[in-house]
This record gives sequence, C-alpha cells and structure tokens, in this order.
Amino acid sequence: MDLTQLKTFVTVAEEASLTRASEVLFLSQPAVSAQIKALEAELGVTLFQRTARGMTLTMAGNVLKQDAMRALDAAKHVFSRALSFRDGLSGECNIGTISEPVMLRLSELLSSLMDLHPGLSLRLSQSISGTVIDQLLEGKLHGGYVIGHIDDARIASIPVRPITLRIVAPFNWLDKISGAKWEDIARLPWISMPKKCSFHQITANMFARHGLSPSSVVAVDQETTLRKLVASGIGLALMREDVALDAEAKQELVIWPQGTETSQLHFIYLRSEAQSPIVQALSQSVQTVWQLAEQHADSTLSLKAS
DNA sequence: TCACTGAACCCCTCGTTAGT
DNA sequence: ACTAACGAGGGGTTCAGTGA
Repeated sequence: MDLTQLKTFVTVAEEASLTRASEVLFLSQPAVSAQIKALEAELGVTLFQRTARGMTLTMAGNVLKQDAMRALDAAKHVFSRALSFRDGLSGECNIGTISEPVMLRLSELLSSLMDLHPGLSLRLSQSISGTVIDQLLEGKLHGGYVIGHIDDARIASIPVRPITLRIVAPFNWLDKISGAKWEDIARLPWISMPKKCSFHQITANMFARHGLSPSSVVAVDQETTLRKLVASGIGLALMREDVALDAEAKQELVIWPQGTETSQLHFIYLRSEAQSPIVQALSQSVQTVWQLAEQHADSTLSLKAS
C-alpha cells in the first residue's frame, strides 16, 4: 500500500466512477482499476461495489476512506513542514494586535500562516495602536494591526477594512442626549482612551472640527472596560459601531445619532523589512485572508441575488 | 450505451553488480 | 566510495470483451 493507491482510492470514492477518477488523476481507466484491485487484494477488503453506473463505497470502504484521507493529510503536512524548513521560514513571528480577534480575522490569519509556514512560531502581542507602532519601530514586532491614518514614512500599511465609530452614552441618558448639539455633548463627562490609542486622536479631531474639546473624566485602554464604564453611567465615549449596536440592543447604552466617524483598519510593517521572508509571509497571508473574505462575501451576495 | 475487467505490450524506475 | 550499465518488475497504455 502506498500513498498513490490511497490517493486513487479517495479519488474514485469521491468521483464514484473509475472513468471520472482516471480523468482527475490523468491516468487511463485500467490503471486506476488495477490500483483499486491491488489495494483491495492487499487489504483483503472489498472497498467498492461495482455497478453499471459506477463504483459505490462499501461500508468498510466508507470507513477506510476517512483513514486514507487522514493519511494523505498527514503526508501533505510532512511535505509542507519540510518545505517551510527548506525555505528557511522558521523561528519566531511577532504580531501586534488591538481590539478583539474577530474584527482582525486573527484566527484566519493564524491558520493561513500555520498551514503555509509550519516552521514559524507565532506570538501575539495585544496592545493599542500607538504601542503597536512603537514596538514595530523598536523591532519587537514583524507586523501588526492599527486603526487610523499612518503618516510615518518608515511604515508600510495595508488597508484591510473601514471602521465606523459612534458616540455612545449610558442608557439612562437618553433624555440628556436626544436633541443635544455638539456643544452639549462636549460639556458632558467623556471617557477617553490613552494618547497612544488611535481613538484618542480621532476623538480630538472630531471635536476640533466643531471648535470644541471633550471633558475627559477618565481614560481607559480596553474596549471592554470602556463599554462597562459607559453602561454604568460614567460618561460618553467613542465606540466601534458593531459593538455599540450590540450594546444598544442589550439596553446597555444609547447611540447619539449625530456622532458618526469613519476610520480604517491597517496591517502595518516596516518598509526596511519588506523583503524579509517572515514579513513577506505575513503580508501575503494578510492579503489572502482579507481578499478571500471579500470573495466569500461577494459570492454570498450573488447567491442571495440569484 | 456506459462502465469495469483482462490481456498484451511498452517504458521507466530501482536494485544489483562491476569497474574505477 | 562513487559511477555506470544492466535486468527485473511495477505500473502505464491500448484494445477487446463482458455485463447491466
């Protein structure tokens, strides 16, 4: 028994036909037939029931097909791991993250990197945008996610998705903010983010456009804390729209309709490191993950449309 | 008519052996 | 220890036949 026979076995099972399997495998139909026959003889088990309309798996064949698929996956894994060692892509890859993993599609990114470069050891460092930038410039990170405009020439950025932000208030402040103007909002207590957080600059710019500045009462560096403080009645804050809508649905807070801001989520890396294998692997996986997701979204839309 | 099997033949791979 | 030549065997193809 060898991997070729197992591959043939799985292909015939999936195509339910020797002829179609032979086309998939670029072999003649008798060659495929002989491989199946040899495998059945060696195993002492009938894998298929032959009919005039093709081949159907027996119960034993069905069970053994799962084992064969696992064996083929294992072989593929050995090959890809060897490939990654051959390419020299081993060692540590440090990625800066912000906010929560779903928004960053972190699981998809990590899966992609693990599949393509199993020799890499991945390390995540959770912080805020400004800290990600600092750590990148200090050489502590290979890349990372940040929100907002990047104006440092040393940094290359891949824009991955727009981010909509909303001004939110405690749920029982509905009366205070309904019909409120920017001047009223600026006078109310404001929960700010640290200066290194992109939200800080976005908030400052937003109020500055109206010739105002918010009355900050406390600064927090975690979205979950921010949400809890707003919900507990401490003050207003700027929050991601998806989080704000979820919290509003749960009657934790209310959204001030006039306070909408848009920004951009970027994946960043050092221009000077752009040719390094690890940074190239990272940026390629980021592009793949977000491009694939867009294609998936498009196909979903077209399915709905049809 | 379509799909699988069997027979005959060909070619390539791999193990063995001999020479350097 | 390495290399080249040789032969056996495995796996491929084509073609003909069988069965549902």
